[in-house]
Amino acid sequence: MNSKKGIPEKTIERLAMYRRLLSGLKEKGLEHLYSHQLAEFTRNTPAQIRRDLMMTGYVSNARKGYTIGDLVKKIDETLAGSQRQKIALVGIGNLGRAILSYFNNQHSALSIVASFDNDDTKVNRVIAGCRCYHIKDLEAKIKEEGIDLAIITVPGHHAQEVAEKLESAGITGILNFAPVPLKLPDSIYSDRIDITTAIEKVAYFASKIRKEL
Amino acid sequence: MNSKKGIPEKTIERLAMYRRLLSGLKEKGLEHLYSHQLAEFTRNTPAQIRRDLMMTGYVSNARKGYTIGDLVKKIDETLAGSQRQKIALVGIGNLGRAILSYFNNQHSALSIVASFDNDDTKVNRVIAGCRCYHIKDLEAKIKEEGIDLAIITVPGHHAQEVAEKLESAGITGILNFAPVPLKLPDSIYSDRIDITTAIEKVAYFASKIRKEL
DNA sequence: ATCACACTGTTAATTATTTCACATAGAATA
DNA sequence: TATTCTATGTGAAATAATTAACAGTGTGAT
Repeated sequence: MNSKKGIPEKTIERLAMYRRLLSGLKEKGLEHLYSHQLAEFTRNTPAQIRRDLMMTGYVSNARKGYTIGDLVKKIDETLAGSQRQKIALVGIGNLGRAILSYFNNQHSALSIVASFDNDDTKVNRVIAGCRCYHIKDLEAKIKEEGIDLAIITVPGHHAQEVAEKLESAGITGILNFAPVPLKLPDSIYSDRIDITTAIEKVAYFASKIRKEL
Repeated sequence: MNSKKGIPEKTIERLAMYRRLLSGLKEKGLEHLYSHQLAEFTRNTPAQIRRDLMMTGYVSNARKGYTIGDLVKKIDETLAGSQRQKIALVGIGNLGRAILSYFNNQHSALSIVASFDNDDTKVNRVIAGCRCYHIKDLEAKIKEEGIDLAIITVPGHHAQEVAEKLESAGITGILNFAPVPLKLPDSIYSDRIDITTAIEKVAYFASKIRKEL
């Protein structure tokens, strides 16, 4: 019904963010809001909000703004056809633990159902509500559970190797926190979050602002 | 000398990434490389590489490709005028610890010199080589140490409050991991990493790929 | 009922980013 | 020295993303 050709990546990111924010507002009892209010919350422009929401196909009733409940439902549909997807997390370091404990507390169509590490002291323990398996069992477990997505939080020098294991296990999407780009076929969607780079970028633009004053 | 008007954000991100990768290659004894080799490593196109490097003002000697050492130096100059900047990290949860222990092992012109939390059991302890102070001492400590940048890894409902404290302490750049956008004046550069949203985006595009097969 | 208003949905314009394409240059070869 | 060859640097073209502008619409006021 919606989306003739394809929704831009940036819009997808923002829709996910709107959804979380809107769910929060709904909890608080708010029922309607205007694009300029959502813009205020999310720190962007009303025009952007309207254009993004347009992609979901939701139609508001002009004078009262968006009905939050319906809008959230529409974003849900847009983002995933509301289908559940299972996630594996590989690498139980601080970062892995942080993601596990944070992410699985969010209600969501997505859940991290298994974690993997090569450290025997972690294997078979339940960490943040999620059992840890040895990485040698990765492929078997992923197929057994029907896991679709993976999060890589291993050190850089292991990331490519892990990615290839995930690939042959049939994973179709990877979020990679290791500081190296992965070589993967186009049949797998992969994105990377590079924390060091992000800090360096902030440093650059902050320093630029200081100089311009 | 370089950069007449301003280097695009995306280019800054990639330059930081090239630098790290190139430093690694130099350690391994490699001295020269071509744009297409760097493109292979970073999973993008030679044209993009050349255009990015062009912004640094570095001129290669055509036939032998880029001299890695010189190129790294040039990227250093471009990214920060090589100036040191101090960073504060606010929020010692799993994520905060992960960032501390990872980031400060990297050599860099940037270092996290202080951390803050409101949990008394953490205050005054040294975590990942970095002393933790109580958040009530935030402003004083930041001014005392001459800290420029901050990383926020507190829960969402505290993020805005922390950001405002940082603002009045004179911070000019913030990297925010909390799942809420911050309201800050334009005199502060702030960027956000939203892990939940990133996972949802991967889920969306992975599911899209699966459907298209 | 009609009017006026404030907000939407969407097209058009603008700006940012990526890719193309090619003239140029410098090393290697003869 | 002249020639060839491959990779660069960069303008120009293409694509992607954001912002502006405005006609249309439904609600509340009169």
